[in-house]
Amino acid sequence: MIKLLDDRKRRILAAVVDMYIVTGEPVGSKAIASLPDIRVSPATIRNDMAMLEQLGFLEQPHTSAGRIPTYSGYRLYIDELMNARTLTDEDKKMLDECLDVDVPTADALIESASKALAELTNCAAVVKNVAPKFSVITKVEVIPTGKRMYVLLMITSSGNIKNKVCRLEFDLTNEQMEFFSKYMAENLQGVAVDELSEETIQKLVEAMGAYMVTLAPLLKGVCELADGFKDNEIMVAGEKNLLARQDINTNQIVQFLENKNEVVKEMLDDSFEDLQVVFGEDGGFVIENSSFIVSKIKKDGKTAGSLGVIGPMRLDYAKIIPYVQYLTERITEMISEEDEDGGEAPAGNVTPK
Amino acid sequence: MIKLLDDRKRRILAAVVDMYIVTGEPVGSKAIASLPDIRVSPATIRNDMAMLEQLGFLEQPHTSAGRIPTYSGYRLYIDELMNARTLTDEDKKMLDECLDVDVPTADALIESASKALAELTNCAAVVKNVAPKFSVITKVEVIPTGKRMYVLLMITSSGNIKNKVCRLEFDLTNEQMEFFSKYMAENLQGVAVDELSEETIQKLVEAMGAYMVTLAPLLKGVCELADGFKDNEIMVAGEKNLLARQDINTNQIVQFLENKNEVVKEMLDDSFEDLQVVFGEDGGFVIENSSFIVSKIKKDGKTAGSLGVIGPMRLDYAKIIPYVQYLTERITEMISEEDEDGGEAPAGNVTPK
DNA sequence: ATTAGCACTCAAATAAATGGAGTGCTAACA
DNA sequence: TGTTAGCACTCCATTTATTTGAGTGCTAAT
Repeated sequence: MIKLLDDRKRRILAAVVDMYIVTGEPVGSKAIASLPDIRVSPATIRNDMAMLEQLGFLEQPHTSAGRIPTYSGYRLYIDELMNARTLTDEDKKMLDECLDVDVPTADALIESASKALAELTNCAAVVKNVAPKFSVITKVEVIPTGKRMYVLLMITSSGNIKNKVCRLEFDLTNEQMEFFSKYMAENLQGVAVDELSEETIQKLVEAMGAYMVTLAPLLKGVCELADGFKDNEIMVAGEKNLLARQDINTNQIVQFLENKNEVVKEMLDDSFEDLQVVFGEDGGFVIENSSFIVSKIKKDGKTAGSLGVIGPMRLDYAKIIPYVQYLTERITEMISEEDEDGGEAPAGNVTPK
Repeated sequence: MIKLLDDRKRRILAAVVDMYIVTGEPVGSKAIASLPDIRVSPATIRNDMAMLEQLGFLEQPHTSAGRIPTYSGYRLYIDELMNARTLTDEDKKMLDECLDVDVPTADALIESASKALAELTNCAAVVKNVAPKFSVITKVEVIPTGKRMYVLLMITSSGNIKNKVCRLEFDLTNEQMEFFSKYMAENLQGVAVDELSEETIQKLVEAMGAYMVTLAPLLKGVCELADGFKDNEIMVAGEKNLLARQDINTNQIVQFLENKNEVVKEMLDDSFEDLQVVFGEDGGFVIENSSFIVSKIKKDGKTAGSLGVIGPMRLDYAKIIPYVQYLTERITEMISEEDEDGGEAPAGNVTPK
């Protein structure tokens, strides 16, 4: 089989991308020729570059400028050409330290990872949290806090907590509250957060009998809380690193941050194995000239969350990709370790009464 | 007493500021002369403007440009010259609608106000919330959620809730949890959030006797939660409105947002009556070329929180100041109404057991 | 005290000139 | 056939001149 690109052309393309990532300036034939592992003259390189341009891997901002990589150029570079850094023991140690082992929940763990990653790469880091896929409701409680004011509380087995203040029309009697607590314990405890649909709740409401009218607003609150858990939350750290760059449009960043949930979800729905690099081409991903490295966090073989970096196109992929990869692997390990160690959340009612 | 500025000079200064706020361009004598209430020639205006410049109220970007207001110019304008808009009934109705009456807590109320204000003014809105000054602890609870995992929950009379996940060294026995609940109820229920000092907690720890070793980590958690309530939180809405403007430095905005707690606190500590306008001069307030309108929300005659707008220097003060003023007044009213209506939070233990 | 008139200033916009990095092509070479 | 030196050419970026016009300050007249 004849290779589309011979070895020299590949080396040249790699060199162009490497240099462009560092300098941000179009790269000319002379600069390439001065590299030690390229032993041909600028003229030869020019010929090859013209070819690479024809094939769509490079482009010229204008006639008398050097070349810069196209999206396909970057793609080929990432997939085949770059030599990804092998992490040294120090690298690994440093990354391990970023994962705060003392943190109590998986969500907090990946959040700490994202902050570290943002710092480390000087980019924005994005995480989609793990919780909803693997957690069940442990507890639903209603607590009075004032006249006609009640706090509704929902806790899941993954240690996540959400609450909501409800103002009711009437004060609840002790009997009513007791009923509600019991009712919730019987019907929701152990239910997977994923499975809590509108209909489930609707059925519960209907089955409440005499209490229906009084307690319906509370159930509506429960429903909202559950919804809150179902939306897997996208969190972004280090937005300022993006805002500080002037090769990325501020408005597009702001817009992205406002719609991060939808945008990121869309990108993550794409089927890909473990790690993927998405470019901010026109279309799906709205930040022009940006690049998004995402990696999947797994649990029991299923995708549980993701961790990624958003930065400019000219990112130090050779360094950052291994970083993301390693962090993801470690988190994946830590999450399953936790399971071996702790087992499931207690299923019965373990509250002190 | 001889006025420093005669009436005409005051009118001219007001006109310059008015026009500059609208156009953002230096204002020349001709433009002023064309106004209906100025009945002198450009030459006269030039003389007056030269005088206003000497007095430090105006300045010229360069010799052959019009004048723009200095900080003192703005100050005089705001304090004496501008004619603040009187709110029409429609204005008031519109603003009233911004205050979501259905919202259960005072904090949520001012938060909704801030969002509306940001939208309305196309600036960033800042609020310092009310809670800590006037709330007492209603409830501290510990809830098991997994092996050696416990959720610590604290609720205040203002309806604010905070929680924290603790991982302990050992599982608690039912007896221990019961003790802890009782102990908390006896010692912390009804305590003002403000008064919860390190020492209070320290004393509690010491008085725990046999349980001390086991439960100390939980108490540490309680302490952290209380701290969380004590810091009055600064919330900013509409940051994007600032980021979108290119007359304000992006980095300074980001820096401000990162340190908002300290910066804003410093500004609010200043003694002022009800409403204050602070300029982003070098020194305290870090965003150059910006202006901060703050107003105090009161309760029982004491300052309870604040509401404000951060925007560029050239802000429509005549409109926005009345807005802020009105919203603050309404919130102040609503907060005290709430008290008449609801009274204090129930003091005893009202949880269904 | 006010104003018309005029010379003057200076930023911003437009145009012209220069320099240089980088290319493509051609012809010579191994 | 693949590689390379040489050269003409292109085009951006930078500098330098030129023009324009808004706005001023000053003076002398009202």
